[in-house]
Formats: sequence, C-alpha cells, structure tokens
Amino acid sequence: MAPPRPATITDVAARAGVSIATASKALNGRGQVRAETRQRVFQAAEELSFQPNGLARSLLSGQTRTVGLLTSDSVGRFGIPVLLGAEDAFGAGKMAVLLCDARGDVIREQHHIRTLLTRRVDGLIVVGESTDARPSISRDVTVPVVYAYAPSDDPGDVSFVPDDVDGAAQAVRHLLTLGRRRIAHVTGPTHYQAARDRAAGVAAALEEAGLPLSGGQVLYGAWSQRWGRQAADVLLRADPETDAVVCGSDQIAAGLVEAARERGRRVPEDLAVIGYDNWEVLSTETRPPLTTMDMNLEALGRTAAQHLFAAIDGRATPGVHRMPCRLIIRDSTV
Amino acid sequence: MAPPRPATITDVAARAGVSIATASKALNGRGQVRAETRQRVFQAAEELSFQPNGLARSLLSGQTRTVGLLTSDSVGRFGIPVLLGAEDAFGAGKMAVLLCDARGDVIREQHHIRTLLTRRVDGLIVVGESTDARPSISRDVTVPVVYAYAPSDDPGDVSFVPDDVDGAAQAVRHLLTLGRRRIAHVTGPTHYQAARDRAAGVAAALEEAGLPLSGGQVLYGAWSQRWGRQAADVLLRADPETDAVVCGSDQIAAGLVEAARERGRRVPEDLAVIGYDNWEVLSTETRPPLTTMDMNLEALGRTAAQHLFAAIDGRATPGVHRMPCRLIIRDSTV
DNA sequence: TCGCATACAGAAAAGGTTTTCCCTTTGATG
DNA sequence: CATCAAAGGGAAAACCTTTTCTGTATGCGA
Repeated sequence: MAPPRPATITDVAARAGVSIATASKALNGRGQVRAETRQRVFQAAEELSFQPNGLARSLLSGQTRTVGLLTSDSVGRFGIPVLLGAEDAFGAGKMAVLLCDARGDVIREQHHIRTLLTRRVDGLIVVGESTDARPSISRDVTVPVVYAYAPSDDPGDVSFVPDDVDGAAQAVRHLLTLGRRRIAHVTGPTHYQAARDRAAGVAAALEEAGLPLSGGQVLYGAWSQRWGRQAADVLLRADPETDAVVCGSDQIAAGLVEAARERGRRVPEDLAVIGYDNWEVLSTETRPPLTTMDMNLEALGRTAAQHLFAAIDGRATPGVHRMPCRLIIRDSTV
Repeated sequence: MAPPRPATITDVAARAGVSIATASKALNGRGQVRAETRQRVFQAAEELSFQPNGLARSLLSGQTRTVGLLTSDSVGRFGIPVLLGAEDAFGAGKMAVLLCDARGDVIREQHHIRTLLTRRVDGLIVVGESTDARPSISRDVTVPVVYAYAPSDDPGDVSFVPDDVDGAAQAVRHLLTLGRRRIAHVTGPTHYQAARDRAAGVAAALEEAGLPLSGGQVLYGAWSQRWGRQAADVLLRADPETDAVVCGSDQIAAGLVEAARERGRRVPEDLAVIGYDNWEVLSTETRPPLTTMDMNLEALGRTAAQHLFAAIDGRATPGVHRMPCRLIIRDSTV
C-alpha cells in the first residue's frame, strides 16, 4: 500500500558501485566519467526508476523554476487564454505554474502571495479580469512581477494589456474601407476602462475620416446580449440610416444582430456589425457569424511570460505595453 | 537591484541571540521556550521579514503540500469549474495547485507527469474535457491520483463524473410534472458518452411513465447552436405535436429556442425546452432564459480534491463516483 | 626507474529547516 | 547544604542533490 520510498541518488550510486558524486556527474553529464561507469550508473537509475528530487536541487541552486500565477478574480474568460499562453512559453523550457485564485479578495491575495513566497517561486504573473488598473503588489514581494490584462497602477511595473484604442480604431477603419459612413458604437458600462478606451478608438478613427458618430453618442450599457438587443432598438430609432455598428463585446453584438434581424434589417447588407473579444461560442454561432476583434490574449500571456523570464534574469522592461489586436473577418461585415 | 538574500532562520536566531533550534521551536510553538525568549525570536523574525523556506521544510518532511492538476485538453469549459472547486478545497488548508496542460498530446502528458513527480507533488488530479473514459496514468505514478469529469478506464482508480443518466431523467420528470406528454430529445454526436448517457436517461424516464419518445428517435447531431436550429425544423416536421424538448446542451437548446420562436412556436407555452450544462452566457441570455441541468462541476472538483486528500492519507475510495446534477428552473419550462 | 600529466573517482560541504537527544541552569524540597 | 526535578536551550543529524577539491592510479616520456 505505502509506496516504497522513491529511490535517491545514494541508492543509485550503491547499486552502480560508485560514489554519489560520480553518480551525479554521470547522470548530469558533468566532469570526467568513464563511458563504462556512466553506463552502469544509467542502468542502475533505470532499474530503480530514479527521479531526482527537485526540492533538493532547488534548495541548492536557489532556483525553483516555478512561477506563481495570481488571478484576482476567478480565472475567468480572460484569465484562461493568458494562462494558456504563459504555460506555453514556460512549457517550452521547464518552468511550472503555481495557480492561485484570490477571488477578488484582497486579504486572500495577500495570503497567496505569502505562500508563493514561502515556496520560493522565481517570479509572479498577476492577471486581472478587466483592463482597469489594479494595485501594485511589487512592493510586498521580493521576486519579479509582471501584470497581464489588468495593468499595475505603478508605471514602474511591467504590464501587458490589449491595445483597445487601436483595436476599436481598426474596426472603424475596416468599415470605412467597406464604404460604410454612418457608424455607431454600442458598448459596456462607462466605469470600465475597456469601454472608454474602445469608445476613444472609435472616436479617433471617425475624426480621422471627418465623420460624425451615427446616433450622436456612444451607447453605454451592460456587457450583455440583452443590452445588445435593446441598443438595436434605441439605435434604429435614433438614426434609422445607420449602416454599421462597432460593438464593445461579442455578447452585445450577438444581441444586436439578433434584434436587427427581427426588425427586418439584413446583416451585413443593411447593417454591418463588428464584435469584440472573438469569444467563439458567440461569434461563430450568430447568424451571420461575427466579424470581431481578437485581443490575442494567448499571445499576450506568452509575451508576459517571456518578459517575466527576462525580469528574472535582471532584464526588466518597465511600463505598460499595449499589445495589438487582430480583426477576424467573418460574415457580419461586407 | 539584486534583492538582499532572504533571511534564514540562522539570521533570526543570531539576531535574537539564541540557537537555531530554539528559534525554530519558538516560531513553530514546539517544545519548551520561555515566553520572553519566544517574544525576542518573533521580533527578530519580524524585523528581518523572515519567511521560512518551504523547500527545506518539504525536503525534510517529505510532503510538499502541492498537487498537480493535469488537463488533457486545453483547460476548457469543463476544466475551469473543476479547477476552481479543487483550488477551493485546497485553499482552505494550505495546499497549492501546480497546473499542467497537455493539450491532448500523450507525450506531452508523459513529460508533465515526470516533471510533477520530480517536483514531488503529493497527489494528482486528472481532468478531462468529455465524460468519455480516458487511459489511466496510475501505473506510471507513485502518488495518489483522482480523475475528474473524464473517468479513468481502470475501475480500480478513483473517478468523479456527473451522473448524466440521472440528470437527463430528472429533466424528463420535471416536464412530466408540468403535464407535458410528447417529449423529444436532441443531443450531440453518438460517439460522446455524454450524449449516449443523456439519451439513456431520457429513455428510462419515459419508459417509467409509459410514454414514447416524441419524434420516434433521439436526434443526434453536433453540440452547436446551428444543430439546435436544424433540429427544430426536423422535429417540428416529424412530430408537430411535440410539446417539450430535452436538449443535450445549452448550445443546442439556444439554437432550438431561437428557431422555434421564428417558426411561431411560443416557448414555453407551446414548447417547453430544457438545456444542459447551465453555461450561463447562453442559458441566461436566450429568450426566454433556459431551464437547464447544472452538473455542479465546482462541487465535483471540490469533492475530487477532498478525496485526493483522503487518498494521500491512505484512505482511497476506488470506483467511478457519479455526482448528482441539479435542475435550474428558469422560464423555458412551465 | 623516476617524475609527471592525465583521467577518473570519492569525500565533504553547502543549501535551510525540523526534531531528537542531551546538557545546563534554576528552583524547590528535605 | 545537598539532592532532585523540571524547564529551557543547544548540538547535531536528517532530508537529497550538486560541486569543488583532493586523492589515486595509470600511462608516458625522459
């Protein structure tokens, strides 16, 4: 029942008839070891299915090859791709990710930070749920930290966020290219940085083209399908000539497309619609599938991880880095 | 720049003017230590912001208080809640979760298992994307393993899966209670265990009530909204008198509700619809919001974690444990 | 034959903590 | 004052690995 204590290098050395120093050198390819001896050691290790004890190794080297990933909300829709990207970057080498979810609770976050430090992680990635700036933890911590999706409020920290201003502007420019001229914007609550940034991007691109915003103002609401449906009504009443809408999320876009369809507007012929997030369960299943802005979160996570490596090596790159978004063209624009 | 080497217990002992043995005892509340001495030690630790080195501690105790969480697909829709539940159960104590994503690649999985073993995790949770049985890894591993969502193909292992047969039966019984008598079933591909289980549950509950399946047969298709829409057409043509549908997923249900609505059927008055998964982005945003079967995945994850604890303590509970599902009643049934 | 270089192997220390065992001190009791 | 017990504190081992330094043997050239 109790599994036999895993073999140590001492066991291997004994079985191979050499000292532990020699066994270590043989297994790690260090120093001068005769080929025949090395062979014996390898065979002994094999027979005992020896796995070197990472703890002992880390204790000696001072590096655990582990990073903590701290999410401040429950690992949500945005956290996952970042996490995957990070795991990807690490997996290439031999880093591992220790996952902690603070569920938006500050004292739980502090607790997690302490235990991560006790475990001697080499660095920390902090990922947020929204793009709103969050308190820096870098003061409390003795290892490098990078922030992903939600930037730190300390500009001296290293943060990676999607470039929402540019993303929204790209969306508008795409519509302009298609000949649309009466472009509206429906998005989430104003208290989200993401909503404000995207609205700013839309405004900038329209101004660039010398066009007004159709409907006269940004329609702020919730990040929901329901709001998308309502907004369709509001919009088609306020400016029936609207020929395109940039939405602040795929949820909003899905609702808007559905409602527009019911009101007899053809998408994309009468009304072109662009979503945001490329949340595939929505964006590929609407009728028609949505053209949408992908924030490349997985790439963002990967980049964050790579920069954490750099920071661990003492080459930090402070500042808020804005990562480009990419337009995914489907059938809701033409 | 280089942070000062973190303080060790030796530093604390020196500063408090005691031996490291005494310092250790004072900090951990072991042995006999005068109150005044303990006080001095605590103060020294505070001043040096001493954090005990978990590596050294683990090396000595042989317990890392860490478990590996191995997902075979990318941490998907099902993995997340399980992960959260597990983290929850662990977080209560002081366990940590080391996350590894094998992306469905067997050799990558093997690699991850090796590194987890090298890191001396105390146990492993394996979570799958579907409820189809997956190969056991327990042979390759020296620590306890529990399987969540996807069971192991070895019945001697410890697995936790949702009870889909019972869940689907519950759904049917709910419809029967409401007076529905012509109940159909639309679900995913037959090669999914989940689809077959749910169909079996529907069949059992109908047989119990002495009723035939409306439409004459289970409609197997894809797990998509698109299929839900198609199925609505097929179904309403095959048996226009159908007054209720149990769907194999919320995606299917969302498509079906939408199409039924367009064909002039009122939901729930003319047609009651039940979804499966309680994937809230869909189930709360359809018109009307969906009655659906929640698999309690977070509870499942929590339970799996608790049983992993038990297994680590030598009290394993082999077998495939089927966890109950819970009907969430919204407005698509009445 | 001696000296020397080279190739190989082993001893020991280091990393930080906990725990066991032993020693010293203090106070009390006879 | 002598003896004893209890309380408090310290030395050292153990966990497992890597690396440096030292030592030994072998072969070669002089």
